[in-house]
Amino acid sequence: MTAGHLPDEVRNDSDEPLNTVDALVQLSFLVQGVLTRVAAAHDLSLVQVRLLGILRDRRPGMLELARHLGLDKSSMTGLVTRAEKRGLVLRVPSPHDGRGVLVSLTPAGRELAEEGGAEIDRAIGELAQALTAGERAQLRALAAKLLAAAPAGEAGRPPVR
Amino acid sequence: MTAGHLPDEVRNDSDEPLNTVDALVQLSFLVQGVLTRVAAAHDLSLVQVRLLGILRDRRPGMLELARHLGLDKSSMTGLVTRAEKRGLVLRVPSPHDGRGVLVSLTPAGRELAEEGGAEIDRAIGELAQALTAGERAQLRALAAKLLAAAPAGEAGRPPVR
DNA sequence: TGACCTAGTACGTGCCGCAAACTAACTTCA
DNA sequence: TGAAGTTAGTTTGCGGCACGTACTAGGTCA
Repeated sequence: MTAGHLPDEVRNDSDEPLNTVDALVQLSFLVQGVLTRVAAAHDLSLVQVRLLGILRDRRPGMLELARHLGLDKSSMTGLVTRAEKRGLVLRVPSPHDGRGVLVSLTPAGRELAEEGGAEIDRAIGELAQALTAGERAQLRALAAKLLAAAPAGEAGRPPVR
Repeated sequence: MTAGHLPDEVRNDSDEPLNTVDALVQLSFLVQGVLTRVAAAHDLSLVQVRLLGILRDRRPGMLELARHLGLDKSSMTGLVTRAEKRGLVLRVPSPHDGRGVLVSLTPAGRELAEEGGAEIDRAIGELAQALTAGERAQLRALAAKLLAAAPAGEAGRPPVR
């Protein structure tokens, strides 16, 4: 049942109505698709965009970063290393902890982060234009409720694999 | 602006209200997270789950499959090959086209597909339990509207990269 | 000091995704 | 019929992402 609950395509040309599960799943693919496209337009992966996004307001250590992204710390090394090679990010030794490293944006990284962030706002916002103001308010309320219900341990982190 | 619009965490302990963009983005991460966890519980990747899902009702060729998944055809080869090695999927020569290959589920693959599908229904459905029946109806309507608005060429496919 | 813990890196593995080059089979059309 | 072009799929090479294990170096605490 639930014919398309695995979104073989995020299309709208099917005439059968969505059930709730399909609605959530397909919507998530739609949004992720937009995000991925925006990232790709700047030659970034989605993870990298998220990395930059975090670094806009913070200057965390590797481990903290890994926690935020839901990654293993060993995965962080590679992620940061690649970003560093591209000149987006800098590793600076922690002043308080000889082992520690703080990751911070380079000017180029910051620029990309701002730009990317704005473009995501634009792209998703454009999508949201399909809704009336009232509907958008509904959507916010529903999302808030769902997010609040997410059992943190169960689904509290972004996808990892 | 939009402090957490790149969801460094899909959490709910922030007290600031969501804007619409955040709502969509964070919701998408939440759902993808659930999907990914379910997949991982069966030692599958999300793509593999989607593959199995498609094959439940179809027996497509490689290219058609690639189109459904939004992948390059060369990516399909690897995906199907891995699935085949795990005994989930079978390549059968197309009766109508000497070049063609039809991909179909093995019994084991079908079982996994049914199981996974059911578990996704369960997991996402459980999430949706946070909403009242009326809210779920709202959600379906909103999702349908958003999906219908997706310009097919713009965001019409699942994430690729 | 020694025993432990913590932050980060290195290494090997595997999946995913792309692009370019290739083979084999089908189609078209003169 | 046969040459030209198209289509289905594989192969190869590359890079990003994610993991687990093992390791180093720096802290902590008794």
